[in-house]
Amino acid sequence: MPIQNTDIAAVFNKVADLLEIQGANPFRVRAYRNAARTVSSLPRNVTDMIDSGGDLTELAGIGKDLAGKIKEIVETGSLKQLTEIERETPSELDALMKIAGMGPKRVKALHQELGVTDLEGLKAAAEAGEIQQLDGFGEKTQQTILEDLQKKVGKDTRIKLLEAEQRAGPLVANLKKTKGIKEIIVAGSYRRRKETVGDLDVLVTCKKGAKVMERFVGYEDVVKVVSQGKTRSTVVLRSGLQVDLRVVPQASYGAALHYFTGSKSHNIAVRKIGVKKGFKINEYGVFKDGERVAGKTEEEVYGKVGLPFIEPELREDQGEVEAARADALPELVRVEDIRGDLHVHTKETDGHHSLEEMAEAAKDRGYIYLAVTDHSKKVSMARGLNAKRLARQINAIDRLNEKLDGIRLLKGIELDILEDGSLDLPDDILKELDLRVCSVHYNRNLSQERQTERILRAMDNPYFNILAHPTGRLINERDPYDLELERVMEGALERGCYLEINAHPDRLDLSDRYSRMAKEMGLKLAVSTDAHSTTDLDFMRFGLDQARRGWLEPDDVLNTRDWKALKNLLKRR
DNA sequence: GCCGTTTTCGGCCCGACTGTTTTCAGTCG
Repeated sequence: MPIQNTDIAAVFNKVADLLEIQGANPFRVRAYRNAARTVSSLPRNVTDMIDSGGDLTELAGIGKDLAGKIKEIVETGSLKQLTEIERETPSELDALMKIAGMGPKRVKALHQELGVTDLEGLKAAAEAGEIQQLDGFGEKTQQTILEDLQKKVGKDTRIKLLEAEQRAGPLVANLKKTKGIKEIIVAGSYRRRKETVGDLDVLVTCKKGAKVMERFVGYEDVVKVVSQGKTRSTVVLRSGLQVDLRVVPQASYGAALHYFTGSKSHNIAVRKIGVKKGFKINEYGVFKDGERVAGKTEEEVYGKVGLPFIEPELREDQGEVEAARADALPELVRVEDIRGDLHVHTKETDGHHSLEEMAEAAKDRGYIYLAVTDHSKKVSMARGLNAKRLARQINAIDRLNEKLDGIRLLKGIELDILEDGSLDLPDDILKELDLRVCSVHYNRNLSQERQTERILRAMDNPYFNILAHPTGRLINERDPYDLELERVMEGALERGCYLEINAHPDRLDLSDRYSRMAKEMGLKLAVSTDAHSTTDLDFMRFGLDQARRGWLEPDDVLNTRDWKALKNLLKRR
């Protein structure tokens, strides 16, 4: 398999960690970290970019030197510089940096004073009580190290957005009971709607912070108070989720919200512009010559540095600041723009509700159409439909549509793409349908070439409309299958097919960056829930979160249109 | 190591909390 972007990022992050432990110039260290971030968030494989003669120095934070190093990694699979660094600083020391309270200075001390080279050595030294003897270390630090080592074993630290909502809800409701609270909001990657959340950043405005803090650390789910102060406290919940609470005065609300929403690199980009204009921006406001000149709202903060408001979903330092300066920010699609759902199941296969129940639920959500796309026969686990049963469902939908008012059921199917790229129902029944979504369920581990060809071949079928959950990944559970998505997208564009953003919070497939890649290629996407019950229809907003993170506007999303316009778009070229 | 409508050299975001200290370094976000 060719070198992947994450491989390159891993090498750069390792170089950064080890250089930092060696005490190298911190800005040089940051350059490697920035480069790792840039590379890992690229939608295209760097290997392909090099093959097609692309200039890597055009990427943010990649200069001549790092471009050369990327090339070296792609061509040789490794980096000489890293090997040299590892001669002086053991390779596994970077793992120590992930332990709570451990930074480069302490790792260096542990290595030099105690000869610790890896996590096992760290554990042994802690258990032997050697760590607390060192200058700058104490009993408490040694204890923290042991506890964290215990916890870290095989733990996935980022949780899915839906779980984050479920944990945040009751916590926020509880804090709200405190007297004197004005604003309370969960900021951080939660507010930016990232597909997974590492911790919760709760922001509160309040005259007296002490009462809120008291309630916060006393919350029934708290198992550990990591730190507690007047303006900031950190706790760990029973679930292992870390929560930070920050209290600021009302006049600083906008500045604090901006600050704690991040991302870090977005904030840095905005602050840099501020510095050029003579402002200092921190969580308390925008300051000029020590005087606060803005900070009550986020709009004010952006306004001071000459920028329009930037939606939280865009704040990743992926071009949004430049777009804001050029007054070229996208008008992001909103959940209210959605006119219908294009991928749902009924109890005819593995769903839980009838055609009528699904139709009514869709109508309740303000939709004007709902595509019924039950499984096809290959998916036997779900009692997939054969041609005969599908014909019966088509009849049932026709009859029901005569009765329904204000909502139209579209006749559809979720076809299985077989290993050879054929679809698992014959064309003469497919032609009776309004639309067909197609997906891979089996033979997930083909080579990239074969998997890509398989899907392109399926798209050659004139009844192929939308590729559902295009990469097949399940967040934190199952990796995507090996696929050259850019070719698939090009193939879809050529043939008049589309891809889906599957809104199910376990999938979110396409992801944000692939959605953005589609947008940049001019490929429209469907945002669909894959609902198996009436309540699943509410997953739509998670799909919209990712669509917005991918810079999508209403026109970029198929199902923002009425049925007539949608039908037109579905016509194959 | 990157980068440039003040700069190709000299900058590079900034404050809170903890633990180990006796005024602060290190870590974190």
